[in-house]
Order: sequence, then C-alpha cells, then structure tokens
Amino acid sequence: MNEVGPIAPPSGIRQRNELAAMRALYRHGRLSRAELARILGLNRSSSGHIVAGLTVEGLVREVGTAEQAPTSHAGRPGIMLELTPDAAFFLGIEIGVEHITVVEIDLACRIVNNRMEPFDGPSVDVETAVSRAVSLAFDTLPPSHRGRCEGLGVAVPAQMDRKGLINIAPLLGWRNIQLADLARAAVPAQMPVMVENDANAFAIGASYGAREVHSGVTLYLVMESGVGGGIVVDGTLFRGAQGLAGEIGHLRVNGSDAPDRSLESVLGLECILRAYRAISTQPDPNLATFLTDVRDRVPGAVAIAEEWARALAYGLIQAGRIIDADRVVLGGSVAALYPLMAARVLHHIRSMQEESFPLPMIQTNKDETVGPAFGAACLLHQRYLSADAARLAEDAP
Amino acid sequence: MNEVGPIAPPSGIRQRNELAAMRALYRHGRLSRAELARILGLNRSSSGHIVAGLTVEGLVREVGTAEQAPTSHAGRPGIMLELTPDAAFFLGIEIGVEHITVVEIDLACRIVNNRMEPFDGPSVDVETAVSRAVSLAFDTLPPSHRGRCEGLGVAVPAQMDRKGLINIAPLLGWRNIQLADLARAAVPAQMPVMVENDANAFAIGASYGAREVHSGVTLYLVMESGVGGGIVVDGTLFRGAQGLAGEIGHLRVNGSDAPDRSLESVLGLECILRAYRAISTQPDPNLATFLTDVRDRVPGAVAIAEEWARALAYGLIQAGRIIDADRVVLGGSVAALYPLMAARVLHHIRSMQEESFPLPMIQTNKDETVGPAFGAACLLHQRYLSADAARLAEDAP
DNA sequence: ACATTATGTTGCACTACGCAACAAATAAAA
DNA sequence: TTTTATTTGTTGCGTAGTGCAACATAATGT
Repeated sequence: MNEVGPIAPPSGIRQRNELAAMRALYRHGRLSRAELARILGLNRSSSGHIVAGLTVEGLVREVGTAEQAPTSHAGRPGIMLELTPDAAFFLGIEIGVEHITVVEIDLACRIVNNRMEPFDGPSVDVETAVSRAVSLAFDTLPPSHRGRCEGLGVAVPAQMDRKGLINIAPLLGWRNIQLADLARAAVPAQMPVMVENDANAFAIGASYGAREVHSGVTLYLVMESGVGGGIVVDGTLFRGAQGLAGEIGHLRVNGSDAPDRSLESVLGLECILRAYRAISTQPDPNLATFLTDVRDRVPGAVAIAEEWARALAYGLIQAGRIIDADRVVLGGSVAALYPLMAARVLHHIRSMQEESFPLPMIQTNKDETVGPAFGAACLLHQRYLSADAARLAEDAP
Repeated sequence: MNEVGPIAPPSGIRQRNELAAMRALYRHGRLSRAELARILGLNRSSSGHIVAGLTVEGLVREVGTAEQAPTSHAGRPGIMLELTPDAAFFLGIEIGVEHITVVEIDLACRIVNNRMEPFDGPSVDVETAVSRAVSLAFDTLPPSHRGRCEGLGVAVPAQMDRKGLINIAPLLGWRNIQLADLARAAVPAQMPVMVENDANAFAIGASYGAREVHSGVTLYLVMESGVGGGIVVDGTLFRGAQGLAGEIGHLRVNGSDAPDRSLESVLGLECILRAYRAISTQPDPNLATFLTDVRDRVPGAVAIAEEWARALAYGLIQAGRIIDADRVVLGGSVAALYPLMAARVLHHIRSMQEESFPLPMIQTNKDETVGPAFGAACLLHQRYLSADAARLAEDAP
C-alpha cells in the first residue's frame, strides 16, 4: 500500500536518484549525462552532479567516446557512461540435490566466475551443506574481489517465506530451518544474504539478467527431472506467500490414465525417458536421441511427445486462467522439445480454450548460462540497485 | 524494475510526503502529528509543516481532542488529525448483466450514496450503456459534491488491458472497445477515469476498502451465478495481463462426469439451484431454503453441497499451486454455504494435497456493502492517494 | 507543587534540484 | 571554408524541503 513511502533527508533524495541512475545505466548499458537526465526526468545539471558523485565512488566510469557513432545527432556528442563492472561483485549459490553450483557476477551482471561440484543433498545435514556451499563460493571469489562482494544469494529447492525461513524442502529433507540466518552466519564478511526458491531464482535470472523488462506477466518454466516455475511481473519476481508461485509442476492433473497425478510427473524428464526407453530401439536411449527420433517422426517417440504437448498445454491453460500471463518462457533441458512440438501445443491450447482468450507468447530460453545460481546472484544485484537496500543501510547505524 | 523512480523537484518531495501522510491517515484513521512523523520516518517539524499544508488545502482537519483517552501517555496529548471526509468524492459504477449499480464514497472511503437500477445488458449497445451508467452516477452525486468529485471507476465483466481497452466482454457482447475513453467522453467534468474487471474491483473493494493491508497474497472469490476471482498482493491489485488474474471460475475441471467443464459451472449458483430444484421437496426452492436444508442435513442437499465443497477444494488447490495464496476470501451469495461446509472443504484440500503444503486461511466476506461498484470507487481513491496520480498531474500542464 | 514526559512550533543550517547562461564540439548549410 | 544550428557538459544562483535544537505547552506521577 505505501508504494513509495516518504522521503526523509535531502541526502536521501540524492541516494535514490543515484540508484535510479545506476538502474538506468544497467538497463541501457551506456548513456550520456544528457540521455540519463531525460530518462530520469531530471535536469542536465542534476544529472551531472549525480554522475560526478557516482564517479568518485567508483561505481560509474566514462567510456571512450570512440564507439558512439550510431547516434547520428547533430550536436556535441555526449561522453558515454557505464557502470564500472568491477566496482561490486555478487555471489549466487544453488544447493541442488546432486550439485552445488556457484556463480560470481559483477556490477554489469556478467558472469566472471562459476563452478560446480557434485553433492549428495539428501545425505547431508543443513549446517554442513550450507557451510560447504558458502566456502565453495568464497573460494571461487578471487581475493581481490573479497572486499567488494556486496551480497550472497542462495537458491534451494524449498518453500520459504520472505525472511528466508524454510518451511519444508522435500528433496533435501529439510524442515523448519532459518536458512538465511544460517547462511549469514557462515559468510566471512558482513553482507546482505538472500534465500530463494530455485525456480524463482531461475525466473529472475532469465528475466533480470537478460536486462529485459517485459512489462506484463511472464511465466518461467524449468523442465528437468522435476518441473518448476516462477512468475515475473513487470520485471519483479512474484514470490507468492511461500515462494511457490508459478509451481505449475504440482498442478493436479486427472489425465486419461491415473487420476490425480501431478503435472510434473507427466512433463518431467524422468517420465519422458521412462516411456521412451520402453519403446526405443536405440542402443542408449537418452534425451538427445529422443529429440532426433521426434524430429524424424519415429512413431513411438512422437506419441510420447504428443502426450507431453497435451500436458504442457493443459498446464499453461490452467496457469493462464489464474495468473493471466502474456508470455511463457520455457527453460531446462526438456525445453528443447518445445520447438519440435510448438504447433501441437498451440493446437491443444486452442482446442481446450473455451473462447477467444488471448494466447500467451511462448518462447524457449536461449541463454544457457542462466540458472538458479545466476538468478540468486541477480537477486542481490537487483537489491543492491534498489531503494530497499538503502533503507536497510540507514537502519544499521 | 524502476520501482521508485527519480525524484525531480523539491516541491515534488513535499507532494509525495503529503500523499504518504494522507495514506497513513487513511489507514490509521486518526493520528497526531508526532505519530504521523514516526510512521513516516520524518521529523516532527516536517510533519507539522506537511499537516499545515494539507490543512489549508482542506484535506485534513483537526478533530476534538475529546476522544484520545485510550492513549495512556504521560505527556502532552497530541491533537488528533483525520482526513476531511467531504474533501473529495469518488464514483464507482458496476455495469452488470442485469443491473447497473452506482456507489459514491468520500475521502474516508465511506459510502455516502448508492443506487441500483435494473438493466438488460446484452440488449444494449456499449455507447448507450455507458452513457446511461454515467448519467445515473452523476445524478446520484449531490450537486454540492460535483466540484469535488475526483474520479470515476467502472467495473465490467470483461477482460481488458491496463489502459481500459476491452478485448472481449462475453456476457455483454462487447468486443474491442476502448471503454475508458468512452467513459471519459461521457463524464461531464474532467477527472480520472478507470475501468476494471468486476471481480478485480470486488477484490480491491474488499481489501482496500476494509483498510486491511494483509501483506501476503489473498485470493478473493465472488460466487454468484458466475464465479469470478481477483488477487491482491500486499494491498495492491494483481491484474495479470488482461485483468483476468484469479479467474478461477474458468479453470478446467475434468470431474467425475463430463470432461472439461469449467469450474464455474460446478461452483456457481445456477448449478447448485438446478440440482437442488431437481431433488427438493420445498414449495419454492431457492438459495435460502437450500442453505437451511444443508444445515438440517437433508441428504439430497448435503450431497449437492458435498460436490460443491469438492469442486471448491479442487479450485483452491489449483490456484494455490500457481499463485501460492496464504488467504482466501469468499464473497457473493454462495459464500454463505462455506461456513456450513468448511470442514468438508478443508478435508478435501488435505486429501488432495500431496504433502504438507501450508493451507491458506479461508474466510468469508462479512461486509455486504462491498461489491464491484464500491471497489471501482476504491480504485480511484487509491489512485488519488498514490504517487502515480501526481505524476499524471505533472504531465498535464 | 514539582519533576517528568511527550507534543507542537519556531528559527537556522544543510543540501538537492531547477534555471539560465556559457563554453565546447559536432553536423548541416551557405 | 566559413557560418549557423544543435546538442552536450559545466557553473553560479535561487528556491524549497528537511533535520536539528530550543522552547512553550499540557498532560501524568510523586
């Protein structure tokens, strides 16, 4: 309700405007002071002051005017500005069932380091899992970046509230755990720590990390062995009460055969491969051979894919009725099946829909680097550039 | 993404702080200057200046210090402030299939006038429907309020984008209509006009109008002949791309009998009454007699109610998987059935849920005055007290 | 009656922004 | 080539809003 909130000290105004300037620079990449002023709705002189402040802080730098040719203006060319990439770094961790993944991004939101390590999630208790993950992350962080690490994000397959209290993490066997506090305690330095559901982290990574601010509702699906989902509204993650918003995989589907299965059990990699192994003549049936078989119209594979397309259509329709998304982005390895089956999925959607409900735009995620760990890091990047972070900074002293 | 945005002129700060003060006064009802300062995070002196400004504008007034006894402070008692109720008025219209309803609220968000008129929606074209509705609204508005009417909201059973462009309104037979512009043209004076889906309007009315700012996700259901739904997140309406978010009534349900029916056709008043009339021995079977029959455990009625409870549980589970609500509020006449069937609904939810997903809190809406028309008016009240309105005011001159 | 506590008000300092003017640098026109 | 037009970045000044500290005010508790 208090969307904006009051603005206390004049210095707070400057801080907010500096953050707004940095957000604009993040989104647009490179801007001159004048362009920045226009985007922010400020006077050129104010823009200049703000940039001056950010420059002495080392957060923004001028970039050689060499490459501003495309702007065919008819006046003095502006000095392009950009975020100084190595002014701040953010760590993202994914604690999965089989792996721990670490990603380090810089202020430009580019990946500068990443690492993956096998991990047997269910057999490890929380404390050691967190300490292993955090120490792996800070081992990956180069010593020269230590002092400029401005946040740590942890993505976990769990439901949790906004304060990082995990209610339950079925795949890891965790229950009622204050993961955020646990992680904070394991971190060597003082820095913001956030915890997020892995599917949500993926969603924010695919959205925020790609610098795209689709104003509307986007449903991100991650289809691996399980099926997760996240919702992004106008560039902001919509968590839901327990971080489970968009978890389309747990939708109930009373399909043709057994009643009351979860959608995940039909859409997931496991289900596809099980059915495919039963009918395949390939020596080593796997997802890749399945995809080629579908492409080659091998009847058994096509039938499996058809079932998959029907289930996906069903899930998208149900989700569409409730969150009214105008865009769907498919990720995960199984997403590669979609381009082959797009026509069938759309056909099923149309035949199941009652009336002229608008179809969401359906895309597949191209950038393979995005994942929950990257998204978790993005969450802290976003927070660093948001006014809430400033609020907390005020509370501290 | 640009959640806050830059703050341009110093005078803009004052405006924002004045709005924040008014929001606080709306939420808390009565506050002293010092309390206001604490809530807003401002200095007492600033609070005093802001209040002074609002007082000369007539938006805020001091209320006799008679009634501040409960605050057992040990110092000088504060002078209580409140929004001047008749400083501004807002009109809300619901264009339904059978009625046109008009509600007028004041700055305190209290209903000061309302009116209802029969209407045969499908037989009337849009232009005349809008002009009839708008003139009914401005007839209801007392002449002395004319100059202080600060907004008009229109609730319609339709899907529309954020700018008031209706894609389709099946029940009224409208298609591709710029309803917001149409309404703006019909309004005698210049004022903000908003259009919203009726279920969404109901939801914001039940949430915002009740001054409750449940921080979390609430799903509002309106169960009449049709079933609509709206989602409110942290006190703000979540529309979705086409204003259809929360439209649980259109969920597909392949129930025990016919496959692929919409949930609405099972949960709605029509379905209940049709089934009830077929088995009832009452002379005039209607919803009231049905409810008493259910209370008296008349087997046929209980069976119908049981089916209803199952369908409701199914819908809530499906919706819960996608928006992850922590609260559900049931409205509309059929909601009266819920208290009788609460245990069964919860039972079904538990039996259909796979694991320990947290159950949302389920309530029935008590305040009978809230409805789409009231909610539409609330939408403009909210807008009047929001920073966006100020933005637009800046754009105008 | 006195101390204590909290409120509302006032004068002063600080700071951020807008405005206008100016120098700089480029493109288009003469 | 020179001139004009256009856009950019900078600087000095005025405006305005907030914070701070001090003070008068009005209650409670001893």
